[in-house]
Amino acid sequence: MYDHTDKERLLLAVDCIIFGFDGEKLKILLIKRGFEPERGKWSLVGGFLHKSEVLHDAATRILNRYTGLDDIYMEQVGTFSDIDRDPEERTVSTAYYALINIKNHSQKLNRQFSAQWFSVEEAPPLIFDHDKMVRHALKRLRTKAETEPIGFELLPEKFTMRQLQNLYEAIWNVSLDKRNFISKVRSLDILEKLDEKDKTSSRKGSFLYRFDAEKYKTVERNRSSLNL
Amino acid sequence: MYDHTDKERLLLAVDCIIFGFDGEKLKILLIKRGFEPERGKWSLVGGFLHKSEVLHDAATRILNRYTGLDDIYMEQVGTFSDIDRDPEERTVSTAYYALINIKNHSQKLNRQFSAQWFSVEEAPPLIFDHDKMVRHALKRLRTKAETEPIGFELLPEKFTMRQLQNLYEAIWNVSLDKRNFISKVRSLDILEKLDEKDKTSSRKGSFLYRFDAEKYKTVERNRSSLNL
DNA sequence: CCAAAAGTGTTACTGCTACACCCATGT
DNA sequence: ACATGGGTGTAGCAGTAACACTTTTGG
Repeated sequence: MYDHTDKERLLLAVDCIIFGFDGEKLKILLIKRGFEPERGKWSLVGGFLHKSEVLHDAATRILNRYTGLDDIYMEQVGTFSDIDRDPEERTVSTAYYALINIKNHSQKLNRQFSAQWFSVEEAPPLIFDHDKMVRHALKRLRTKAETEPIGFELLPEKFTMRQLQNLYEAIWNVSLDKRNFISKVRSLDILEKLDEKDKTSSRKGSFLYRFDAEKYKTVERNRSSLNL
Repeated sequence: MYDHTDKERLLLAVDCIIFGFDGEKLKILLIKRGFEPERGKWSLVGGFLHKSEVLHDAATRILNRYTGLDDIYMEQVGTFSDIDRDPEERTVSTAYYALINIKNHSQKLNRQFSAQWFSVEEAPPLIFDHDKMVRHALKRLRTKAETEPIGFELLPEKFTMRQLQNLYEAIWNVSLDKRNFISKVRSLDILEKLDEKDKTSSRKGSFLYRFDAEKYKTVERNRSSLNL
């Protein structure tokens, strides 16, 4: 009943859209390919699915290879199957996006892989269908950020309200009113206010906050909840 | 730089979660497998990706094979890659969900494939990881229905307000107030009220409506828009 | 004392929720 | 005449949007 005549064994690749935040803009990590095909062009980091490996593990492995990081938030974006997306051989690719704290990312690895951070709007054209993958990932990130507290993955453990606001402004490409933003965040009751201040950005200094995952779990929320 | 040692050519399957609505409950179409492996068990409809075929086309082909329908709303849900999900051979599967008008679906094909509609809550256990696929698809459908007018795909062209409300109650498994529902729908300004009445469900008869895709396009909407 | 960023409250408006009665019709 | 489902409006409430001034402190 399955029709086996035409079925084809093919390569399954995994490509990662790695998002970071530098305090100003939402960025993605790209590498300048040092190998064929398309040597010298910019691309997402990627690799092939191994035997005895599930997709999520492959994405984690690839992310670790290029960033040295573990325990990173990742989500599957989708699977892209254009016939000639890879000129070498029929290859289908599943895209994942990852949210990392840009500060944790080593310069050494960046040099090793000719990797570079680009702001989402100013990124160069990418190989294959990677631009499409980035667009989809960005859309998913924006949607997800409306209902889940994933923004904190992009910030250091301790952050100021201003940083948090800048982050959401960057994710949605909007500008928000600082009073409304703060009162909304406070009403969610998912942050712990610390006694420390960050003095780097002003003479007065601004209080640091920390995301409290325990509080988040216990607070009751309705269907469309976060809506920062 | 890509590590080619371990990469593996594998089969890529496509499985379809076919949603329908009978006026009461949200349903999915399942087939009783007439072939090995797992002959006699219930499963989603599926098949393998062909050479020179993109995933979306494969999903469309499979849907057509089992329902005879064309031009159907489909959306990719995700790709499932558990190592032993298929006992025969390493197979990764991309799931799509489809929304069809249950009335358009032929009894003949149902007999041919031993297919049957089950309400989402009362479906039997499925083979492989198909239960997981259904859960994911349902989640996606629920989210999507909050912001996009996809419910109409599940209804006949002309429908009553009551049918529309029943549909959304079934999708989200909630009960809604009929006055609030109607005024919310009206405020969206995406329906055309017809002069016809449907007399099957009451003596008085209830007006029929039609989704107006043109209106939908022109009406301006904000970020979180439909929220029926 | 001044520049620069932090921090804070109130009001108007919009949209959502809750709620109950009359209408039209076929039998 | 009555049973059945269809159709309608309003008032309270909650959450959002708009808006400007005071505080702190290093130089």
